[in-house]
Amino acid sequence: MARATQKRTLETRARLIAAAEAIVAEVGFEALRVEEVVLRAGTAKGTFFVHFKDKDTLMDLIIGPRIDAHLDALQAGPAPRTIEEMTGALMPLCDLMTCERYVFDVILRYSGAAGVAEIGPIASTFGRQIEIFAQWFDDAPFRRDVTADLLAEGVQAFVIQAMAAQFCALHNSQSIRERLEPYLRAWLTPAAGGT
Amino acid sequence: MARATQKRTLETRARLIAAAEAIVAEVGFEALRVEEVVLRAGTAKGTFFVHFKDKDTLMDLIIGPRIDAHLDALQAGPAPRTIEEMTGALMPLCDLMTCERYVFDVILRYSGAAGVAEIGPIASTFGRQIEIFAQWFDDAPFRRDVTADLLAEGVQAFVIQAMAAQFCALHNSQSIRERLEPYLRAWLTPAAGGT
DNA sequence: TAAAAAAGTTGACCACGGTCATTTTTTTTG
DNA sequence: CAAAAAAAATGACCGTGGTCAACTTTTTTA
Repeated sequence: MARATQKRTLETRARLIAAAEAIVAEVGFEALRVEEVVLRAGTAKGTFFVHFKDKDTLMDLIIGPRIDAHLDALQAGPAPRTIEEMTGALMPLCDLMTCERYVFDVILRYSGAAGVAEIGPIASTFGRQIEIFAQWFDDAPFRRDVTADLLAEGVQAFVIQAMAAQFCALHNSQSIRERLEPYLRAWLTPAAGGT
Repeated sequence: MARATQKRTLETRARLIAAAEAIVAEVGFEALRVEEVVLRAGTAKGTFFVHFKDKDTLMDLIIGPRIDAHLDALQAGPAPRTIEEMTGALMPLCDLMTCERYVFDVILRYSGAAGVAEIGPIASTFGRQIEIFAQWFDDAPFRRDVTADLLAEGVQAFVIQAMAAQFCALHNSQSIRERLEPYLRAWLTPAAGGT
């Protein structure tokens, strides 16, 4: 049977994460350097990669909980009953995810787990998002011709689309919220149509 | 006034691109190394970066036209009249965009132009996509309560969502097409609802 | 408690994208 | 045509993420 993790290990890991958090607070995610992290944590460079598969994995670990905090807030609050309420509720999450171009890229890259055994913090938050959105739709004044899960996945797709447009000089004259609202209105309260 | 580009320059650039295309054909996009490109092209490493801002820019240049080729085909064909026809028409494009994880990442990163003056090949294709989709909807048996442009942007969002799921071990038991169809059905032929 | 085994750490080293002062080639000027 | 100016190419060098064989510390075994 596997031996218990040593206290020393946990301490080293905690020092590395604390150093990384401090650096992020000071210079942002993109400017974080592994060298700087190990310097502050007082470890060798190799130690970093013993604890984290790569730099992005550490980012996953730092960004994931921040997203989760927003999801906690969403879950604690009431289900939005209008499109305006919904976009309003989603904006803090969008702002976090688009705080840096680099952060948005990491989130997209990590939003899907590479393997079932490797569901990282960010990938988990994407699963949670669907759950939370779907709960909103279980009993809401929106369309009911499709499953709540499908509606939820659509909301996620549109949120991503709206955020991505923010980084495009051709489209960023509109705010994320301005882009998201027509999407969600058309998705959640369609006037019917089609053959 | 600016002097004309030298023939030598165009030749060097052509050699670099040809070398890159050959490498991609042999080992794929992800395994391409700049060192290998310049070795085959018979130039110094620095020359590569005189011609391309960075490695990703070259990728943009190689991937963009391939997407365009598919868009040409879509534009040449008739507008799909059913969801099945639409997903069928879109699949070749999806297969190209997801041929490698790395390719999908590059496409996402370059899908939005960083500046109006820097609209690269891939970013252009995303604009074209919207135009082509919107044309489909100008006269189609789908919902008509929202603009064709909005419908087109939605299709794009759902295509990306379906492709992204393909790289997630949690979801990739379903094919892209199987995921895309319910999305598009719900988006393009809603049964009405909402308040 | 000593020896063996496992866990944890280390830092020199590598891979690879990207830079830039210098050199070579081409074009323009007079 | 030679001299000057501009354009293009060069390759040694750098930054940074990541590896790994050797070393140190902790835990287990007997």
